[in-house]
Amino acid sequence: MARSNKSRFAVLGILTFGPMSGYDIRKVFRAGPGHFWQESYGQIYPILRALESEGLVERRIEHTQEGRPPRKVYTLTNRGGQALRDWLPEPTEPQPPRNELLLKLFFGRHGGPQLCAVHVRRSRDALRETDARYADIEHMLRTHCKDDPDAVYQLMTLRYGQHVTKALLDWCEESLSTLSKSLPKARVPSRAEKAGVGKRAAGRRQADRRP
Amino acid sequence: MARSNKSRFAVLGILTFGPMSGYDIRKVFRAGPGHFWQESYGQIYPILRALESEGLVERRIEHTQEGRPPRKVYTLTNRGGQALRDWLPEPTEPQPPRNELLLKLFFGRHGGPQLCAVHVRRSRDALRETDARYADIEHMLRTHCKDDPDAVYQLMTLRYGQHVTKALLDWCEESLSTLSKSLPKARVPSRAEKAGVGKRAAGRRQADRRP
DNA sequence: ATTTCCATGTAATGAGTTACATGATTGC
DNA sequence: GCAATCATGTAACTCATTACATGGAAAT
Repeated sequence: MARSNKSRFAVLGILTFGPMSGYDIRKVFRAGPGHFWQESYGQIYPILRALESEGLVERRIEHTQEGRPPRKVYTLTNRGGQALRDWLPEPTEPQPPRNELLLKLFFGRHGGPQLCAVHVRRSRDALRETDARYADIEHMLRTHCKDDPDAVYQLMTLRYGQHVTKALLDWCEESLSTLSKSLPKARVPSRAEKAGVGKRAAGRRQADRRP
Repeated sequence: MARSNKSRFAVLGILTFGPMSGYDIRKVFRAGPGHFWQESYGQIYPILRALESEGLVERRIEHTQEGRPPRKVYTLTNRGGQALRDWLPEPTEPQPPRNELLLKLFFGRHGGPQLCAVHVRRSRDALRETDARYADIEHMLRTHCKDDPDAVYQLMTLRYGQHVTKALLDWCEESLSTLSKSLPKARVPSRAEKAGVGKRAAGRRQADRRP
């Protein structure tokens, strides 16, 4: 069976901020909950149709300029708001985690510590940027949006990201330190490189199975 | 276009631990990188076929007992090992994040602080269990698997999880504190409840759009 | 008695992204 | 002149889970 469709509620939720077009919704996703949730056009437009046919949103057509598609502005209906409030108390189901960085580090022996360090450093750089963006958003939420009753909640989701980011920056340092200590040894044998034989594979040893 | 298939390499990587059946591979996924990567049978079996047809793994059939399916044990070939090593240096592409908890908190005003607190507490409980499991794994890695050359790398991925878990536990406490402060006020108006009118939707106020 | 484990695999279903099509306007 | 923005939408495609089918043995 399918895991219940959360995208519907994400769209519904965005519409609590006010009437919007599908195009706008996508922009709000990027600007707001972008670090923990996003939707593409391929999702948004069909979902809006479905929501309208169920009476959860209402569509109004705005004829803007000739020669280009008319804006279709969607408004949350009372039933739509109720659907959102009905969904909110539902327990969250954890999404299956997939972390490519960790996957690569898990098999890191076959690339060696230096390569792992490259990945970790890249990750660290990205985290620093994220951290900076978070700081901007925090500033905005604490100053410009002080009156907004949503701000408290949005700040909470931001704090989540900030906590995680700080923790991961610590982890990066720790890992880089670990990796630098195991630098020369513990490298998986790669005779091919040394001999400069190009494509020939190096001898592969077989570890025994874990319990 | 498709984002390159990481599952293939996940399977390839597991096979560096030794020859295994598809069934085994799934078990190893659960026991090992389970907190950041998993694969289902529906992925594993077709992938093994594909890998075999590409010469990256070799299949050997073990006739165990009559009346039940024969074990098919897969072994990494040299080319398979090479494919893995070719993939390892590739930069990781970040997966689009999806966090249902944060999505609900983001729209938390419509459920109120008490409801948000319920979600956070649930999350905290789950994190504590995770933390405990991590401690077990850490103990195992530091004692029983000391000789294993993979242990260093696996420990790194574990530390990642531990850092995140600790950070999120902190965040939970912080958030619960915030929520308890905004307990009585800041509740979105819900006249329907008070009047006991059941399904009639409460008046919904329209916040203005965020930039 | 009933569940879990072993062990394979397929079919149905769904979630979600990306690329394309269209075409005027605004900014660099 | 070139790219981005506005604004809609669809079709093709990938990724992945889940349920089903089979059926004996061992564990609780």
